[in-house]
This record gives sequence, C-alpha cells and structure tokens, in this order.
Amino acid sequence: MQIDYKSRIPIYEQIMQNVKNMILAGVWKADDQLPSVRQLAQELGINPNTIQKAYNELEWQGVIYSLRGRGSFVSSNQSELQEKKKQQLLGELENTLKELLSLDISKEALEAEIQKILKKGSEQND
Amino acid sequence: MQIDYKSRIPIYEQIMQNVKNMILAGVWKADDQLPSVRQLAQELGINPNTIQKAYNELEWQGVIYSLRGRGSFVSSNQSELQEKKKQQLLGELENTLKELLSLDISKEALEAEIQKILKKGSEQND
Amino acid sequence: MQIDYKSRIPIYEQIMQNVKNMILAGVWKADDQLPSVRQLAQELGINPNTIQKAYNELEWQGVIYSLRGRGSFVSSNQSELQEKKKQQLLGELENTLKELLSLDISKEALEAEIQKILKKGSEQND
Amino acid sequence: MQIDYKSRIPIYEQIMQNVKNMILAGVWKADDQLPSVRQLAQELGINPNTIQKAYNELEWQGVIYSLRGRGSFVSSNQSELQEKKKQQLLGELENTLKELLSLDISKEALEAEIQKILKKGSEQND
DNA sequence: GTGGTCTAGACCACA
DNA sequence: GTGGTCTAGACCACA
Repeated sequence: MQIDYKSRIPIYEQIMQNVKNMILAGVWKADDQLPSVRQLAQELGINPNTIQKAYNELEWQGVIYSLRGRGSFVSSNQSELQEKKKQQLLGELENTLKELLSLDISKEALEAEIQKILKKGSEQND
Repeated sequence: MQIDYKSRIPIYEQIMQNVKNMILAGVWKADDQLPSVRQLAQELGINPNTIQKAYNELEWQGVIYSLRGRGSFVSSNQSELQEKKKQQLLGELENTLKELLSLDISKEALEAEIQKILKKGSEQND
Repeated sequence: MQIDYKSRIPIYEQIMQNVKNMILAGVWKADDQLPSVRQLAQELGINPNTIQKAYNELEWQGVIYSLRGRGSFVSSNQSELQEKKKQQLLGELENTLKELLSLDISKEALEAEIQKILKKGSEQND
Repeated sequence: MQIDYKSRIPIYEQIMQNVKNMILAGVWKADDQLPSVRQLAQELGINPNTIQKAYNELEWQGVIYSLRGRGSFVSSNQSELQEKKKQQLLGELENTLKELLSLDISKEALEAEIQKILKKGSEQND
C-alpha cells in the first residue's frame, strides 16, 4: 500500500482508495479480513486513528464491515462497487471529452488521441 | 458566474476556473478588463479576500495582469492557456481511460461509449 | 439459535436474548438443561468465553442456575421473567408512541397503524 | 443540549440525536447555521474532535452540510428526515407489539394499555 | 488482540 | 473564526 505524504489528498482518503483498488483488482475478496487497524498503522508508520477514520468511512460506504473484537472484512457487494466506479469513470470521461470538444480540437484529432491511448493500454496487456 | 458553495473545490479555485472558461470561450479577450475585486465580491456575496486570492493566482499563472489603480486585464497569451488546458485534459483522459480498461470493460464496449458521447456532443453543436 | 455477527448488539447479549426467548416461548422449561458452554460454542463457531459470559449474566439475572460439574439449567421463576419482559416492552411501547405523537402524526392515523399491525399479528395466529 | 455522560450511548451519538431532534422540532430550520464545532465543544465541556465526529456523521447522513471556513448548516431535506424517523418508529412499534402479543397478553389488554398511553400524551398537549 | 471512543493539542486551508 | 486532518496516548467492551 502506497501513501504519498506530500499529496494534497488526505492520508485517510488515500487509504480508502488503496483498499478499494485492492478489492476491485480482486486481491481482496468478499469476507476476506483486512489488516487490523493497529497492524496497518504500524506498517505504514501512521497513527491508528487515521486508519480508523478510513475504515469507518469505508464501512459507511458499504465497502467493508467490521466485527467488534474480531476485525474488519470486505463486504460482499463487490459488483456494486465495480458498477459505481464504472459509472463514475464514464461520467468523468464524458466531462473531459466535452471540455476538449469545446476547445479547438477537431473530433478527428480527438479520436486519434483516444486511439493512441487505447493502443498503449493494450500493449501493456499483451 | 456560477459558484457552488457546497462543492469540495475551494471557492477561489472555482472563480479561477470560471475566469479561465470565459477567456477560453472567447467571451473575454486579450486586454479586456475583468470585473473589479469589490464588484465581483458584492455580486457573488463573497469575501473580497477570496476574489483577491483568485486574481492573485491567475496573475501568477500569467492568465491575467493587473495595473495598480486601474484594474485587472486579460493577458494576451490565450493560445498558451488553451494549450495548457488541452494538455491537462488529455492527461485526465488518459488516466480515466486506463482506469476503465483496468476494470472489466472490453475495449469494444469502451469505444462504443466514447462514440455515444462524441455524437451527443456534435448534435449540440449542429 | 440465530446470531447476527454484523449486528451492533454484542454476541453475548444476543445469546442471552435467544435463551430468554426459548424460555418465554416454552421451548425450554423449568429445570431443563441448557446446552453446555462448549457444545454451544462449537455449534455457533463462537469463542467459549463469549458463551460463558452470556450464561454468567443470565445466572446473575436469575434466569438460569448452574450446578458445578453438572451444567446449566432453567430457573423456575419463569413468570417473573415474563413479567419483567412485559414491563420492559410496555416501557418501550410508551416511548415509541410518545415519539410518534411528537412528530406530525395525528392520533387517528397512529391508531389506524396500530390496528393494522394488530390485525396482521392475529392473522398469523389463526 | 443535554448530554448524559453516564450513558452507554457514545457522546457523539447523543449529539447527533440532539441535533436531529432540534431539526425535527422545527427549532433549527433549513440553512440555519449550527453552533460551531469549537463553540459547542466549549459549551458542553467536550473535546472538539468529538463534536467534529458527530457533525461529520450527520453530514454523511445528509442531515447537515458544512462549508469550509464558514460553518455547518441544516440541510434542506427536513421532510425526508421526518419521514425516515417515522418509518423507523413504526418499525419499532410493530416489533414491540408483536413481541407483546407473543407473550400472554390478550389483544384487549394490550389495546387498553395503548389507550392509556395515548390519553396521557394528549393530556400533556391540552 | 480487535475495533471503538475520547481527550489534548497542533497545524492547515479557507473565508 | 471555521471546518478538516493528524498525532500521541489512554481506556473500554468484546472475542
């Protein structure tokens, strides 16, 4: 788990993002136990309260659940998480494309850029 | 000028965005005078310090320049602004597309989504 | 015996509730033997300490009694248990009704709701 | 605002309840400003972090919203809050009544109890 | 050991 | 002044 201490994004939000990514990537699956608050705190050299805050918010969002005295675990609605993330990203995509079109970029040039990006992505996967 | 007070984005950054958009859209052109700090502050019901901060940062970025006692004016390097904005948006585009590909979306489905968005955009422009 | 591990109510309290309900429902009668701590712990996949804590509290409340080396048994003061439970429920009823009245609900609408609930209950019993 | 320090209910939850009640009672209306974190903390003799936690959760629940550098304010969806509360209370009512019926109480005796409570409530309002 | 609550106190961005 | 973040450290219930 990577934390960028110089980032403007609060540490607890970075932790939340990291946890979500682990789940989205399939590394952590439904009902898997997360590292304990204290353990993760020590591993990252961060105050336990900060981890606690991240876990709390994740619980609020339904991404994880915690059992007192037992630990924190991945919720079972992973597909929901994935769907939400997808919708959010498509929304961002739409906004970015619209802004680009409102600049002086022709649709053809834009499509060319998109193809370049998509190709780059596929090379990594090959 | 629209300000979303409930947004997480600081008001002064929203003002900066708004000013840039006015310039990019061609509403404000090189050497045009911007509304004065006090006028804009009153119009938006915002603390003048906040407007001042936005104007200061815009001057720092070279988007506007100010003449003591005269007011603030649009810089003449609009094309540079446009180019920066374009590069920034293309960067965002790349990030979003990469994240989408790392999900379970096929490249074909993704391209279909893109075409849908591009079509919607062009209809508005016709 | 049903335990909701995700509930905010401690497991040991849930066990206590379950035991009381078994007695109130007449499934377990005076001087009947309860499942042993170890047996119940294994059956529910729970730490024996947790069962022990529940049984201890139940003994403290006079609901059960235990004979060293023999096991735990239902006390004979069932009617007392029932009376306590009734008083507690009537107290809750009063609180809930008062809170509802303090909202914008008319007394008539509230009585209609009550009748609906009471009817539903009686249908199940017919 | 009353806090019961001896209660098992966490202080921050008591604060949340109090705020909700003030809103439900119509004392605090949409877009009214709440006491600031520091002010309330001093008034109650409680650590500001605890107030912050309460306000944070209320914001998560959509009951209030906060503007950085300005303060915390009542959300405008009061009717939603009221509706939620009502549904929750009716749910509790149903559970309590069902439990009472499952005891040895006759429906007639139960209705008599209910009438007694409702009358008491109306006397207070007369 | 594990999560949850709370205090004391510091520092930051923003208005 | 106002909310937001973070640390250090303590204590609690629960398993």
